[in-house]
Amino acid sequence: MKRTTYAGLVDEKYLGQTVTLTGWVQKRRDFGDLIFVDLRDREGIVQLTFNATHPAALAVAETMRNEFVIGVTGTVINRDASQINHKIQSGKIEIDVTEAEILGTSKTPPFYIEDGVNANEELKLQYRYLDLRRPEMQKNLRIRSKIMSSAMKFMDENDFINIETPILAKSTPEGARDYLVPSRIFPGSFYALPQSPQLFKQLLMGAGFDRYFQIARAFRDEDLRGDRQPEFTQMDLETSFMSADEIRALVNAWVKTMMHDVVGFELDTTKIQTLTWQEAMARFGTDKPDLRISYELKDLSAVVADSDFGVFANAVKAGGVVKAIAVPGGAAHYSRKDIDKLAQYIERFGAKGLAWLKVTADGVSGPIAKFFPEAEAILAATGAQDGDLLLFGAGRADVVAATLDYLRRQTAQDLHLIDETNPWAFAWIVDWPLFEYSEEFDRWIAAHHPFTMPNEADLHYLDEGEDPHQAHAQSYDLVLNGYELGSGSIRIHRMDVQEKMLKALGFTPEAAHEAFGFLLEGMEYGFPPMGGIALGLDRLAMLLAGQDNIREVIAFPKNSRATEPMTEAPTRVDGKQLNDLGLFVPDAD
RNA sequence: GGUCGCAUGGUCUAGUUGGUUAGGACGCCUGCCUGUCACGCAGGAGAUCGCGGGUUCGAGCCCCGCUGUGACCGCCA
Repeated sequence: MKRTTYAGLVDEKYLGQTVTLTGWVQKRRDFGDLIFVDLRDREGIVQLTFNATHPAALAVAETMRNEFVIGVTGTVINRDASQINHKIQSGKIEIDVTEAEILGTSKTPPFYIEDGVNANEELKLQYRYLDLRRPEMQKNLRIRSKIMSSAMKFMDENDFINIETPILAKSTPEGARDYLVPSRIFPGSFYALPQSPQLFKQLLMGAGFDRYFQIARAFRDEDLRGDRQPEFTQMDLETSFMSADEIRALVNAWVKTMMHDVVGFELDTTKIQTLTWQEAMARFGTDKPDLRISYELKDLSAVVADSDFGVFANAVKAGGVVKAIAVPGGAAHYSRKDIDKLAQYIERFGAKGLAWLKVTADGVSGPIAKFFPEAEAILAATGAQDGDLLLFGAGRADVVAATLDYLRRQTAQDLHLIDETNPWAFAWIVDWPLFEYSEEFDRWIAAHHPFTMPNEADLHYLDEGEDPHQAHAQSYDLVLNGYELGSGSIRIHRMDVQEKMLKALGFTPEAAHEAFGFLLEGMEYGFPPMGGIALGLDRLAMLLAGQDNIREVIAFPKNSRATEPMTEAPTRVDGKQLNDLGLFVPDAD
């Protein structure tokens, strides 16, 4: 029995033809001497009919159950007008089956295979191969596949060379926690899985390949989120002799092609905004703003510094800020109880409470309205209109930013204020701080990574006695709809600058040599100016597939505790394996 | 590491102030049915209420601990 086409592709064009189809039983509807079976394959569903004209086939159909794998041969026939099913592509026709065969039986599945299935995540991951049968999951993984093809094609056409880099690599300090792989030959020594191919791609530029790209797997042993998995896929590229502007233009060109290829969207790259990091933080409270939301953070520190409302005045006095968003039409939508809920949520960002005002035709109302009898200054500064809800953040700048960023996104979602006419709001965030202060390590650490080129004018901040915090970097992030899609920079290609950078990070020359000696040495042999970017392919696929969790575009993802319920990885290993590796685990078998 | 949720037949869930024969829907099994596509009809099976402890005459329900799981904060160069 040889398949002639996909079940989901059979339509009116096949009328009168004999077809052979294979697939899974989606549903059987049994009327005794008439049985309907919905046959599903990767392309969709078609209805099979079995009747007493072909008793052998009918007898087989009687034994069919959900998720049995079957093969059938039959004639494509028209349905009466009254029997057309508009819900499926093949709804105008059906297959009058003459021969049927069961190719594989199935136990009753633990959950019904359909979109919108309401089984819990753990169960779906445990039976991932069943969950993946759902049309939505099939669609998601095909979108991902298309993104990859698009990248391969574009990069090839633009003379990029696809080069693989090691998965068994060297642990380097800075950055995320490494996944380690013990060496059998050198007991006590470990490979690290790469957090990114960063150093290798820089060395490839040193080797003269000029344009490298790779669809690369990267590994970071940190806690998971809806948009973070311990292993993820990057569209990684690096170029020589290109400026940051040129690299962004190149990425824009790929994004435009990719959006066309994958979702048929014609992206106008001239409309992609470029914001400095500082501007993004000031206007949106985040380094990955969702530009589909029109309202922004407004700084009221000066306006309320001398107000009678102690919370605001004291926040400013203590060196903090007071900012607000004006949620259009929010006054009617949010009850006091709703606002209390928001207030409770933002405690996790360190906010002590949530001050709010409802804007009315003749001023403002709410518990703190009495402190602002003349609200004109606030209304003017925020641009708030009658019916708006003003939500305030007061205190440390970072807390206010995190709070109002969250409130901006949440209120936009609640009130459907996300601009549908601009479905794909790409943005570049540029001019990042070169360093950030780590409270954990009590020192300055690289904001991006230790190989990021400072702005030329800022180079002196790396010198002894200067404040590294002042330095900004030639780095850039690509943001889409509030998600960081990718991060890149111009790299340091000069030994002297790299040494200064490492020194500013607190490396002694010896420590620097031990960690990155191969790179530092390479720089002494004629390294070109270089820069690149890595784009998170999983997040991109998630957004293009309209999903809100990265798991939905990864065939076999980990759950939120970094385990994989289907294989149960990670698992314990036996003592012999540990022995071979020279490892001792205290309570091992 | 922390915070907040959740855990009841295969699945999704209801379960009042602590006293129920632990209810429903879907699924499953048997039978009937020639136009269904959420097929229908009749019947049936299926639950240590996540685990352990406590309070109580009595716990699915209250308390404590644990486990699993989800979201978030920290973390993610």
